[in-house]
Amino acid sequence: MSTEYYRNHAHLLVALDCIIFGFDNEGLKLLLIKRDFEPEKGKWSLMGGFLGKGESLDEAAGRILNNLTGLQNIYLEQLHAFGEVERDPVERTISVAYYALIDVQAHDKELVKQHGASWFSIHDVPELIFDHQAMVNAALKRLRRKASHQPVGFELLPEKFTLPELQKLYEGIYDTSLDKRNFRRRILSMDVLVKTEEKLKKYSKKGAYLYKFDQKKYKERVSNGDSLVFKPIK
Amino acid sequence: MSTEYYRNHAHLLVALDCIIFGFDNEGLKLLLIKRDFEPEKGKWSLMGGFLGKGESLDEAAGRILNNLTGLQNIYLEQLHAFGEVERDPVERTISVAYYALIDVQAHDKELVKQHGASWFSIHDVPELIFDHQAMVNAALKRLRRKASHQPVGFELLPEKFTLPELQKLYEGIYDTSLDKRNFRRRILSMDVLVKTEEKLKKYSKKGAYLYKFDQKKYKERVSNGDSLVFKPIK
DNA sequence: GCAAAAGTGTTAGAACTACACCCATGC
DNA sequence: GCATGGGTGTAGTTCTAACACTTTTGC
Repeated sequence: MSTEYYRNHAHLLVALDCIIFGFDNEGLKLLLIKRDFEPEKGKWSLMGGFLGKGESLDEAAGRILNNLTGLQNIYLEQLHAFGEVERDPVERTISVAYYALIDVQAHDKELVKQHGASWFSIHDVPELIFDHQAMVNAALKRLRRKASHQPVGFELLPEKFTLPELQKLYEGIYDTSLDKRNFRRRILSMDVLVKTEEKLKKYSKKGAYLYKFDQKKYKERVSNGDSLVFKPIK
Repeated sequence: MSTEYYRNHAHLLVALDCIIFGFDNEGLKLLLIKRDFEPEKGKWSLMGGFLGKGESLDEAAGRILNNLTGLQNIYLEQLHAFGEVERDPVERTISVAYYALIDVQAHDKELVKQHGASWFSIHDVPELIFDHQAMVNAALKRLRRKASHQPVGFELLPEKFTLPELQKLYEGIYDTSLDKRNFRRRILSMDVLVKTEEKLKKYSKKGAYLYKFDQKKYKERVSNGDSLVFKPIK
């Protein structure tokens, strides 16, 4: 009886697509692959695949990303479910999009390259298949909004980072430049970053202190209803 | 060839669930129905149903809400796709949740009642089926966040409303009380509300001016990157 | 010793909070 | 004429934005 009710409805494919933003000291990038099956074989595409029977949406997104790029243990956040009837020309498919932000350097660039994936500047994205451009636009919008409320969404940050790096990242996300002193004051006044004793000398002789995100403090702050607003400023 | 690739993947049910928040001058409410099929028949549930072949997710959500409550032309916003493997005990189903905020009075209360739907205070929600409580929690969180950036998300507002009504709504959403003068100043300083000449005398003898949302100005504001932050204040 | 990036304070203007009284109307 | 909710202003404080020089180090 109950089962019948369920059976009378359409069963369809559920896809997952991953939008991976990367940052390095040159700006915001987007990871794409050449699609290796029809239709649109050979065109640039987000990392996508289909949901399997025994996995949740979150799990499937992680698996697909790993299969296609070798990337592992990436924090993926759900963006939106895309469900226009004609979005996939082969067969009715709904796609749940996920996005992430990663440090380009901190992940094995070779591995990613071996999988046929490439980084593109966010200002220079090639034509994408299906509705993938709309997905990227939505993800960028979301990333910006998220960055204005937390230090970029701590789940999206590497474990340790310097303030100049973080500033470059913000400048990439908002496509603007920021005042160093004001940036520091504001980001530190959120009081969720912890200074370590280590310095990173990658970008300068002097070196910049590495900071960690204080997850415990952050969660306290949020459960107290604090807002942690960070508006992009000139 | 391509079609085969598609066929080798699981096809499954896609459900939609609608979280309808209502406001009147007593606070925030939630609309629920008694589920009329197994499993969990007779328990309280969100308005849910399955995606049909020829309709987009957005369309299906609207149709389902209309079928179950008689409500029409409600602006539904997508919340999140819920996809845990065991979330529906009968069969693997993913559910895309939508939410809306409506004026309880402005919609036909009788019609809704005839459909077996009831309003519950947000402080007094009965036990819900499946993962519906998690959906409600997520929707409330989202509504609060949204309200802090726009006058509640203009799509969710009725066409005309008074400032005292809007204030009551905010107080319901944030479950707090606000200073009348500060509230007015802040909401008006966003400069997206337009005063009309009409007064609403429903709640007082003097009557309060009705305002409209200025969609054009709002879009300009957003595309200029303005942030329109509204922090809840004591 | 110099080039290159990291780090640090101050001040003027804007925004925020707290707070109390008059207004218009229907009865 | 009075009860009820609608509407208005100000002052003290906090936050924001604009701005320039010193420090450290590798070469």
